[in-house]
Amino acid sequence: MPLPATPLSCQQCAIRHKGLCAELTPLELTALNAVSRRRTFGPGQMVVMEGEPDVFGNVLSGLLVEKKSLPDGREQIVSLLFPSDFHGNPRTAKADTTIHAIANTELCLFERQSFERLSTEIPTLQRALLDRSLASLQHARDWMLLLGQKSASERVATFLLRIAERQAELDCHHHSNALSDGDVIEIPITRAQIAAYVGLTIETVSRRLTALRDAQIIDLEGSRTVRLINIMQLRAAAGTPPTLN
Amino acid sequence: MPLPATPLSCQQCAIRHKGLCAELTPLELTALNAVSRRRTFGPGQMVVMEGEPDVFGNVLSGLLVEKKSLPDGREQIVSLLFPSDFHGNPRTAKADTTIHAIANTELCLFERQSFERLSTEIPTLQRALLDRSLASLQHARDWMLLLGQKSASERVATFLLRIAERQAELDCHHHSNALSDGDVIEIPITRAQIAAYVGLTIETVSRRLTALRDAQIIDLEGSRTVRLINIMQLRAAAGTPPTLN
DNA sequence: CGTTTACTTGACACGACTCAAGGCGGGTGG
DNA sequence: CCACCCGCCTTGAGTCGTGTCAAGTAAACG
Repeated sequence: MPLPATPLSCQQCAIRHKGLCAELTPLELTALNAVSRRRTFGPGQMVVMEGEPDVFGNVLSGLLVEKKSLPDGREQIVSLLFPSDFHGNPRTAKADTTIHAIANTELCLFERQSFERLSTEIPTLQRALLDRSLASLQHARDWMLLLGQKSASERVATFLLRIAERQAELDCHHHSNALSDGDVIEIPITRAQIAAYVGLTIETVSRRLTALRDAQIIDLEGSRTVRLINIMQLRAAAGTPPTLN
Repeated sequence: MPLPATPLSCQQCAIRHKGLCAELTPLELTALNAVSRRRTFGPGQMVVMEGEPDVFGNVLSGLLVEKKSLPDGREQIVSLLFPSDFHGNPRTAKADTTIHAIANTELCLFERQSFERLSTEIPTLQRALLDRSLASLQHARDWMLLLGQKSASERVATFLLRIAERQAELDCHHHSNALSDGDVIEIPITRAQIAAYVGLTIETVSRRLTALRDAQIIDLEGSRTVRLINIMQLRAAAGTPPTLN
């Protein structure tokens, strides 16, 4: 009688210990793995479109942006999806956001019917899903505070801190995930995307970044590379709260 | 051997067929009811405060506003909680929003430990919770689009439509819940709260409302009462998407 | 009644947007 | 290898929408 073994593809999975799957037993993982498939997307490629049939799963590597649009073309980015993030809605047929790949991105997607069945059989899975959607909700609300109340400088500073924190999380091989002065971060998106994320124009984002540089709070080493010179001041410039802990 | 009967207090519950509980069997409902308590709050009273121990449950009657704040006092309302809405986070100890009662409000609150246990035993409950949090997430993202991209007029128009739709839902005794020209809606909150919800100032909200009146799109019959004269134009003024269906 | 709170309206200021030009960098083809 | 091109980004000048400040009105309350 064989011991339940973790599926090979899961053992080798980059997000084995961070994704939804981290919380499952080998047996459960085997069942889930059986209804998953991997797909890769290149930069700029669309993963799902608002109003079209939804697709859901984990991000294994790369980066996705999730956005909502107005009929006249204005767009708001509502989320950046990093490795180990879950995307899409298993409980609804139509996507309510459009998702694009920014970099080469590998996804672990689930088959809807089977996933639905498994999630009723595996309480842990359902609970993990709930935890993730509540975390997304918290992020969305933090961002509502930003979009509704913060000034341009505060938005840009908050954005930088958020990226820095996400990247510190990802690079936690040597699990000291706290930010410290001098850290260098790589901005994974264009100015236009930053603008669509923080609700400003490209030009304003650019100007606020140079203002932060002039104030000796950050350093711009190439347009995508930022050195955090004074994190305390950066937090102050951000208006503090979002993920202050 | 007695048939499992719906608890009396649930039978009489105003949101019996709309809340979380609507999806449960009488047996499950009995178990859930056993770990619930009712509490009422008067206008202006605080229900929970950001950072303090969270409390969660259903709104039975009245109205709550849920908001996030910046250290300097700026506030963003992230949600209005109508009867049958679920509030709070069963999966986390500390609240991440502050909740106030706007009107006399009755809540059906659950005891954390017991609820957690029940939700692992009753998949339906867990699933209902997931559905609700995903719906909240959708709303939050619609609102991010509003806060990040829409003009003042669009925000105010969108707000009116949202209130109208919520109220049509509530008054669906004669389940024709579609909006129609001439409908009168009651704005349940002050101008200051509208402003904090749509990310504007009181004055701008006031001005955009009178502009909508001058454009013959709405009529203001007292500051809290609005007659929708031309819903098509109101939708156009709102930039359409949020709950366009 | 008088007082308070909520709302509206006006005049003005300022922050972010718009429009436009110019620089930087990476890729392609001559 | 250099010249060119094309996105991406920065910077500037001017406009416009929304915020700010300040009255003034209307409605709610004791």
